[in-house]
Amino acid sequence: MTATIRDVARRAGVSIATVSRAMRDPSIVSAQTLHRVQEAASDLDYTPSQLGRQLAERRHAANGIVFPDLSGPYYAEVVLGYEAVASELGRAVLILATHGRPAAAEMVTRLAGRCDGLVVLGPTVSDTVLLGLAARGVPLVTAARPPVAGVDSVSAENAGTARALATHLADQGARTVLFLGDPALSSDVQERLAGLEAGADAAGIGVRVLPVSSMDEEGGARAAEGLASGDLPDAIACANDELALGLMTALRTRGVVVPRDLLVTGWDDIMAARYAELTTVRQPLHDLGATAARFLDDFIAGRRSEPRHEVLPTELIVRSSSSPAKGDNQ
Amino acid sequence: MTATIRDVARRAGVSIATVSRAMRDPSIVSAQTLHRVQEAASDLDYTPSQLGRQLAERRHAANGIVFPDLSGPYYAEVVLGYEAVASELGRAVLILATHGRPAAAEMVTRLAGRCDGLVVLGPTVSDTVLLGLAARGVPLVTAARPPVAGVDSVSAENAGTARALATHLADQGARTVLFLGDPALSSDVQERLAGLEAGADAAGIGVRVLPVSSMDEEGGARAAEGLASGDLPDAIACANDELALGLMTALRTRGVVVPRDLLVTGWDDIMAARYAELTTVRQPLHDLGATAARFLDDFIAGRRSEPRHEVLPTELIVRSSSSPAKGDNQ
DNA sequence: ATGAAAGCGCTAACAC
DNA sequence: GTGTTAGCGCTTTCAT
Repeated sequence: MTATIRDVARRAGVSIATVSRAMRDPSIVSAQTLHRVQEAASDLDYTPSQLGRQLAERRHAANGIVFPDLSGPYYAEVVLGYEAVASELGRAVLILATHGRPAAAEMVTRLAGRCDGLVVLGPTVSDTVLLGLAARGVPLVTAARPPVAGVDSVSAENAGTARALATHLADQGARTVLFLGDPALSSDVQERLAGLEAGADAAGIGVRVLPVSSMDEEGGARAAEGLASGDLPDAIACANDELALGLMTALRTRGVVVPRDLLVTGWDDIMAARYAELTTVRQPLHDLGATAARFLDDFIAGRRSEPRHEVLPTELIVRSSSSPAKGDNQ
Repeated sequence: MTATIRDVARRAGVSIATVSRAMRDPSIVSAQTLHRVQEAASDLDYTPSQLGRQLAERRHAANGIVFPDLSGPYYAEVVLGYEAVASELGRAVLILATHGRPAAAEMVTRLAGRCDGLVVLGPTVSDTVLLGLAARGVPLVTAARPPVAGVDSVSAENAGTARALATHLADQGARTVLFLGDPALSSDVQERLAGLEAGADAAGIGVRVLPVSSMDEEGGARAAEGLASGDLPDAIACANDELALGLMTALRTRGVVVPRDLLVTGWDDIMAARYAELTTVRQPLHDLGATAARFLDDFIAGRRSEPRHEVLPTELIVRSSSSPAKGDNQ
């Protein structure tokens, strides 16, 4: 069907070794033969089989990335940052979305067999699975999830900025803050809550927690229904933007006016947050992926000593959903 | 380093052929040997090398998908739909973002060497490259780009809904419509413009075209600067949502009130469009990717006869940016 | 039911 | 500078 190295060798009247050499380093064969090989190769429309090459070199020249989902801008942006660096390093990128499927562990293990290393994002598979892979010698980097012993990790700062957020809310006059989100769902949420509580403590205000079923607009909307109209907190700090947006929309339907009656904040700074005038926290998503890709490459190339754990800075973005003074008051 | 089929065979006291059989179809070896092989395999923590397997079977069990970018929800959602189906079919997914790089053609060719088939989205590589791949026997499906001779394609309906959009704008009282976007940039944009013109013609209103430098918020903002305050059209139909959002924001800064002074529409129905109350057109992005994945699989499995060209329906979503009657009038 | 052996398409010693 | 020859780890006839 498709031409192999042997076909080219025959046609050029040389050995397969010479073809191999000519293809991978033109400077180590004579100009004469180089020409003949190139001619033969282009005549036959020859492309070296990556499979043959990979098996012989015993490497895949490919890296994998595992994430829960790609809906919502969050992981998409991280994956993009990852792809940019990985492809620059000459490695193909394999993706795997787990979608919370129970078979995730097996899928990740299969994926690991197809690449030289793996980046694992967020709540996808258990630490046990990762430790198993690491034990088998699979180069690993985690991102946006709690560090695993001995495995490089990259994440975005949570507690500090959450603390600043609490301070900001207190400055705006809030005395009671409700945190919307389930700390059990992810370590990111946990850290955000912890930071918020620390900041609230310092400002002498209280924090209550309201868990949600899902971290999307629907989860926010459902939470809104559950709130007693007579007893609203001064502010609601949501675990992410989608919750906040769903919440605000549902509250508006009930006649609650943000920020006059109630302050609302999110987390992530997705595009829609700008148009909804939502106060939130911006994360360097692209960088998260890019840094993970570099860590992984360092590991694969054997350029690292101790496991690294990098925490990228985040930034509080104040908009009118939490800042009546400067905001609109529609 | 890691155990091979030979290690397992030795340990189980059988031949490598038997190990291979036991691994891929337990029912064709005796219960006795099956047990011994499984024991040995788990003792050695053996996982069959996908590379060895792939080379022997001469297939990759992987498909590729090529797209311009993943920022913005558009391609991310398509890729996700693709991944869902592909991974269900037991195939790994390789991604490649071209970012308008000149080396795109070569990158795609390399990618083609690593998988059993390819889906190519949008403005990434020229038709020439695709024809070359098709000639080499690479199974191909295009999506969100004009069909190439002999290659399956999937896309979203443009002209019909664009026509409906023109009718809607005319119904709202618009007499002059400006189309914001560069038809030269993609066939999608071209078709949207053509449909809009057809609809405008039928309604007896005029359409002008204003090309943009880029199809994002910045492009929209720049376009806003270029508009003469005194001579605004009645409506601006943008080639996508990001343009429309950037345009509206910039116009608001100049004191132009949407929709009172001017109607604005987008295309795509991204999340931010809802919060900006933007009239737009919704596309079945997830389906686009899923359908492409199925077409590709059919092709690879040899289940197709003639090339197929599927066009998925789209839907006009009217919000207050183009509908003063029912909308807000902030 | 199992084993021996010939590939799959390439790279990399090792000769010459 | 080039050819010969082993592999890389698996699947798959073909015997037995």
